Amino acid sequence: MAKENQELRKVGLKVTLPRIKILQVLESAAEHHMSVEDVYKALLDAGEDVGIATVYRTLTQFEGAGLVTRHHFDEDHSVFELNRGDHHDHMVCVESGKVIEFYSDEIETLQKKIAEEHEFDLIGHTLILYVKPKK
Amino acid sequence: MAKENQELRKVGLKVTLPRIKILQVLESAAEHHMSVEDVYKALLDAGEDVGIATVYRTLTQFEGAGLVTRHHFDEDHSVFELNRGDHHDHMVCVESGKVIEFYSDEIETLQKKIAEEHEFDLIGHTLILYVKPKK
DNA sequence: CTAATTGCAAAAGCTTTGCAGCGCA
DNA sequence: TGCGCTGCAAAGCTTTTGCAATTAG
Repeated sequence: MAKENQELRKVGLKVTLPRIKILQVLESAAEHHMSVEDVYKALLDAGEDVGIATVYRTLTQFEGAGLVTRHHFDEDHSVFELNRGDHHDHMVCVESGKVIEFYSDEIETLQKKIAEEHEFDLIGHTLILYVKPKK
Repeated sequence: MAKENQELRKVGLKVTLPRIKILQVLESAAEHHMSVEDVYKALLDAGEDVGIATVYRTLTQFEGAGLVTRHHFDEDHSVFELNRGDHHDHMVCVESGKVIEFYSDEIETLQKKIAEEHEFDLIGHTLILYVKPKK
């Protein structure tokens, strides 16, 4: 599978086994959002012998390279999500912990408008809806 | 000043000197958003002799009691803001670190609508706009 | 008086870093 | 071959916790 190699080369990172493996974990994960622990355990489960320090370093590098995005759904752990080229925000169910992705053009537009009204350019944003199932 | 005493009693917390002092710091601070360190230093500067553990415990209790709200503008430190009864979101200038509060009825409404469309009730949300000054 | 609260210091995470050895280009 | 990368273990940070002394009601 040369796909990972290309992705790494494209962002100027050396193609190494740990990096390829971490990319593969993120690409094939059932859950798009994984913590460092999640990734680390997935690697161990797959029989890979990487240190958790490498997972930390690698995910941080991937973030810097724009390969992944870091989220903070709860105040502790970061979770990482592979960038698939589409922007979206998140809805987190407070009961099940399930994460749902959504996108609202209207909200995006309003955010930009609000920033402009204050004489600012919008660089980025964090929007998380905390929800629970309707009864 | 009995105002703090009442606020504490109202939420069922014993009225103690550290709690009163911490409330006063939050009420009189120039900046609405303070980290544990900020509060701790303000207390020391005021000549108060409290342990930082107490500041952590107290702010967490205040949060549980609804007296303050905890925010995570950057991924490290929490910052706390005294609840003054109005809901608002935040805009953070990535250059100066300045925090601006804003409120958009339209965004609030859209959020609720989006949650509903997914068969959820909206419990809360986090919205932070990262901005920089227009050139 | 009794239970809650506090301060100190130790413990507990999670994350980062130093360094020697290993691996990619 | 040379520089970057990795693993390990140690160090760092922020936050939490145990406990004896103190304080509020």
